[in-house]
Amino acid sequence: MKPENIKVACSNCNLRELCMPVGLAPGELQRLDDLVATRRKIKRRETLFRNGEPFTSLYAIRTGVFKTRVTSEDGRDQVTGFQMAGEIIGLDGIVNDQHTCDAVALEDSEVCVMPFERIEELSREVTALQRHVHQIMSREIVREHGVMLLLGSMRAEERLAAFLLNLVQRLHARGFSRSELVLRMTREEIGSYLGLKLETVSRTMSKFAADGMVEVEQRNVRILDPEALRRIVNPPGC
Amino acid sequence: MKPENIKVACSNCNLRELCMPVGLAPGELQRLDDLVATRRKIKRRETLFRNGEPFTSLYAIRTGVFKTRVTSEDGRDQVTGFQMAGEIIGLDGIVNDQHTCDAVALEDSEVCVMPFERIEELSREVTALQRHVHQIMSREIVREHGVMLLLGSMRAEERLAAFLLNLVQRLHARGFSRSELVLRMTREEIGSYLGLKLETVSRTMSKFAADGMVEVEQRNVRILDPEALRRIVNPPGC
DNA sequence: CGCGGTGTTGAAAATTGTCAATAATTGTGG
DNA sequence: CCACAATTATTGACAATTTTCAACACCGCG
Repeated sequence: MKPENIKVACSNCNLRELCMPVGLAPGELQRLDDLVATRRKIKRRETLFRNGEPFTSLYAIRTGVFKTRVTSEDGRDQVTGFQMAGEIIGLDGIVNDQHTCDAVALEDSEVCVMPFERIEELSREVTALQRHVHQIMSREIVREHGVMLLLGSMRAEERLAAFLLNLVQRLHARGFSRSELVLRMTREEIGSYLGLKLETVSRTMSKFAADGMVEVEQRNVRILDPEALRRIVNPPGC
Repeated sequence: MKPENIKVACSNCNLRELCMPVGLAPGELQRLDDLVATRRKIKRRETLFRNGEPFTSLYAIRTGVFKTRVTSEDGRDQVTGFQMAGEIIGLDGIVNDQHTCDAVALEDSEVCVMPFERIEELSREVTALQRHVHQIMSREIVREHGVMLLLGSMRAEERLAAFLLNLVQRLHARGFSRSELVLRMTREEIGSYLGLKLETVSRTMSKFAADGMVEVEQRNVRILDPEALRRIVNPPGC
């Protein structure tokens, strides 16, 4: 699998607002193009990087969806997130110069490879980029706080409702429907992310369907009553 | 409570290895002193910052212990971490220029206030500092992955065992005993962090004591059999 | 010395997990 | 293109874990 060597340009990427939403002077914008060394295509089920591999680059997702997962010493694993177009993965590798999780493509995907050395170099000169890198990392920390809240204090229904709402919101921000979504991950992967067994995910999904809140047909989900889902996440008495 | 205006120096701080372990040229080391604008003392139960407050600075803990917690819209809260000397808090505020969690002192504490603008400025010039800031943020992301694994896939005993081992390990790195520790947090706070009710924490602690793995006397804990605790975290069959 | 916050323990209830059977879907190779 | 195997999803019955509710003990502090 040799990575393909296609030169690309951030300056006219249509994901710019998602991936590098910095207010840049025209000259600076062109310098950003230097960040992306290559693009790389990852087939479904293949990994972009794996736990233990040396860290060299951050990756901006151009197309497709990934999951990231950590594995404990005794082999249990935990999905730590699902990432889609415009999102940045690989931040875990910075601290020890090697990755501490796996990034697996859930469908055929393509990423921009941004060598971290180059990012650091350029962000010393382009203040807006420096700020942006800090924001991306901080955003990830805040996102994970939210996951900890979900895992630590929510019940199965609340977790799944929050998950569906989050997913459809992010898809909508990318131009997809506000109410229909196609799950790119299995029930087991959803369960791993939410700290539930796949059977619990399946049952809870069925319950939502029985209550008329969603329509579920395998991986196709239609949100019929988003308000009801929101009420589940944030119970009424408050 | 006006913050006290004491000028301080990183260059001769005995926490340097914990808080700013960068290999710096002598000249650069002195410039680091400019990072710390002031120190600030926080009394037990008081907050260093709160959700919603404008973000201005990162804080390096000099003495004491903090907890950070997030609160959901409906008022549930989740402890996201316990931080001690040498650790950096406030990273959550970078992304939206305001804090998204509370930092509460669990005992009388003191922090170094490092205005983030100054950090960004200086890390444009001092490469080692830039790298270090990135590492601190990445380390926090990796730590949170571990918490997600704990919350998502471990049972009560495993969570508490992992918690105790982590705590005593960090204390030992700071020169305290390898086996004795004083919990600065309540059972409820431990429970919130571990996604358990306080009764479950108490019961599990009692069980560990009954099994001879620890000696518990209120907040004083002595680890009698660290290997047994490790076996609980990482079950044998692997 | 008593009070409020904290911690422990028991019994019952609720939630989620486990195991198992079956169905539906997808991928693969003939 | 079809058929078969493998994966994924659903559902039921039961078990395990954790929570809830309640009572009581302990501790530190005014």
